[in-house]
Amino acid sequence: MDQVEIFKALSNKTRLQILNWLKDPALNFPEQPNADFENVGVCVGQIQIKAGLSQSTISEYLAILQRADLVSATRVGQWTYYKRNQEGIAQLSKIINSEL
Amino acid sequence: MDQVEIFKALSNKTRLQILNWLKDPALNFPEQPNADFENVGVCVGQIQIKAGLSQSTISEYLAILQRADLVSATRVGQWTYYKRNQEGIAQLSKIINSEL
DNA sequence: AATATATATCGGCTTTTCCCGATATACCAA
DNA sequence: TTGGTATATCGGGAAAAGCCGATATATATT
Repeated sequence: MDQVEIFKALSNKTRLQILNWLKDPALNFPEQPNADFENVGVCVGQIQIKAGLSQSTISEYLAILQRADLVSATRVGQWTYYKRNQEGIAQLSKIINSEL
Repeated sequence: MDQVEIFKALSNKTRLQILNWLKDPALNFPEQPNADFENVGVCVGQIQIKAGLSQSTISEYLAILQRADLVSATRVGQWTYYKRNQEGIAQLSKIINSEL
């Protein structure tokens, strides 16, 4: 993954908020139905409501974060659950400390 | 400084390269006249030649990096020397590790 | 099969970024 | 003061990002 693409993914207030919200799903998404936060994450609809942007925009933003390896997705039935990709985030940390 | 602005500053290949080049000025800018790398950094002209973009573009890019606290500038005569702002970069590291 | 719900993708309008050449400003030297 | 060099700023055209509504796709239910 290109470093530039990772930083672009982080160059947006809403996307930074999403990453932050996903640090504590139980706190930030109390309305989640069938909550299985730890295993799969939070579904798109809940994130969309919280962010207050359109469904298509949030879907796109999550795809951008996923392409940057900052979140991962799991499809369960008609829902897609997103959670933080701690490996990808740790790798970013490494990039900052060594390559930047 | 807004986190988003820091990441925007890093969302460009040339700006990332400049930050990298400034890690070892003696290596990357052997042509620098009156080299006083450790104290003041590298002048705009040298960076411009190395980057291969226009003078105005590089001046603008350095201003963007400076606004993000990633480099600092020192004016000496008709030259402006830029070097890495290690404090700002360290603070970014902290942001990634704690707030992201 | 028909309908309903969740998400992804598409087309498009608006704003921002990229990068340039031209010009302005700052400093130096004669 | 005049001219030369280094950098900053301005104006703008092209490309990308932000964000939307409409539509397509996938899955579930009846």
